[in-house]
Amino acid sequence: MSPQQFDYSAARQEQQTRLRSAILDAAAELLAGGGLGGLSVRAIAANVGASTKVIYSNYGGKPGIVTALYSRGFESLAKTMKDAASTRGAPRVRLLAVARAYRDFAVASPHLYELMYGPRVRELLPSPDDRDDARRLQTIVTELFVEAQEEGQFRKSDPADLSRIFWAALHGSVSLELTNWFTLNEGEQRLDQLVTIVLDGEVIDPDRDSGDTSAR
Amino acid sequence: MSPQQFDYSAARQEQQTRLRSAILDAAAELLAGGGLGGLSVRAIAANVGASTKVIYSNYGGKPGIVTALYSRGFESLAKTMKDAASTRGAPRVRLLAVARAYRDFAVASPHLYELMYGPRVRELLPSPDDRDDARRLQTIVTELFVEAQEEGQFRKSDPADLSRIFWAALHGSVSLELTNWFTLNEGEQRLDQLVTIVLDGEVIDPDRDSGDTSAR
DNA sequence: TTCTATTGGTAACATTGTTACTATAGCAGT
DNA sequence: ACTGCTATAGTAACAATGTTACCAATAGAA
Repeated sequence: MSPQQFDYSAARQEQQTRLRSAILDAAAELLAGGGLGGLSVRAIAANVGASTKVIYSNYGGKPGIVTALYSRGFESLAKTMKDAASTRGAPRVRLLAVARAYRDFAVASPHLYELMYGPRVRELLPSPDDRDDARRLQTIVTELFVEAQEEGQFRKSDPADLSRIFWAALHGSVSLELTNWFTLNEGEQRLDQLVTIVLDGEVIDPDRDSGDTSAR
Repeated sequence: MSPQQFDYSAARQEQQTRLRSAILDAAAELLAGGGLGGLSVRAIAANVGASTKVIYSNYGGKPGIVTALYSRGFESLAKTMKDAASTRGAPRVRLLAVARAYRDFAVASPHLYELMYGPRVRELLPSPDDRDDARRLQTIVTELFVEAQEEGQFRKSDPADLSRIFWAALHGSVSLELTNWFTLNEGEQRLDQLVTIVLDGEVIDPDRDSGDTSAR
């Protein structure tokens, strides 16, 4: 065959995907810099040197952009958490590492974290698949609890329950930190304290009435 | 003196305060109905039957409105929490009551809660006094922990630390509930579980390194 | 080659917060 | 009691934003 027939079609598509990528990068940068308020369709278009129309052709306007950033955010967070979860060490050490990775992500990308877990953003319309991706993060933590149980810890509690309690505590500390109710120092400290408490505490049976039966 | 000389000046002022009150009520209703997105200066003005100018004369525009709602929200939440804290019963029972009151407030007024504790709202510029009011809520919980300690519980931990850990757990569960990561049922269950865990768990010394020294 | 359809650019529209301009009404001072 | 000042309400306009209608152009298909 000829040394190489230049494929205009492929080049065209390549150009397209490059444009799409540039748009999303610009959007991510604007989000990181000024939050959702700074993320305007016109600003994205200006930053990639095109008209606003390309945002609509390629992403369906602002909702599409926001949703794409949302998905991208969960991919990134999932990667970080998986890395932390696969370190060597006892399950409880790895759980703490996951918690810290989660917090580091939030602190490094507060606006993105806000978009992912903050109060409903009007422009955000994630597909069921996106939502599932987000929920799948939970399994990382759940599996660590399963491992911990296999080593004899947390015998009486459902790992899925534990991982969701773990997440709630994590999110509470992190989001108070991001909204400046906690300083960075306090946020770090509270996170460690909460993780320790959740890992060491017994969880009440959800079916039993939640009175003070375990009074000391 | 004459039976009553009608005081036009006072009547005028009365009218003013009534207008201010009506504006804030309309704003609160719009916020409750459609969140910050539905809270537009024009909509408020229309709902009180005046022009947009009155919003600026009386409150300094949208930031003023939002900040006023913020203050009002903390007043309301403080009242609710104090009521719950002053019920009869052991400290730990009252702490649970406070937690549930906090959650009830958030569930009943999700948009207001979001404005108070959610990610930084651009229009929100609380004065230091407002911010102090908000922080003072913490003392309600802290004092309950002090009482609990006087009865011999939680001996080794600083009540201020405990109350902030308590709050972080609370906020985490509630905000995941408000963003639909937890259903109402799960939110209620997680709240109780977290409160129980925090009340029963020992808190690590913040000065000590947070390794797994308390492994079981 | 001609037709179709998809994409990009321009400009316009609606909605939002905000402010300049005007008018009016109440209060103070002589 | 009259005059001047201040404060407020109403109108309309401005700037920024998301979005869409319209048009031109270009790629791929028949």
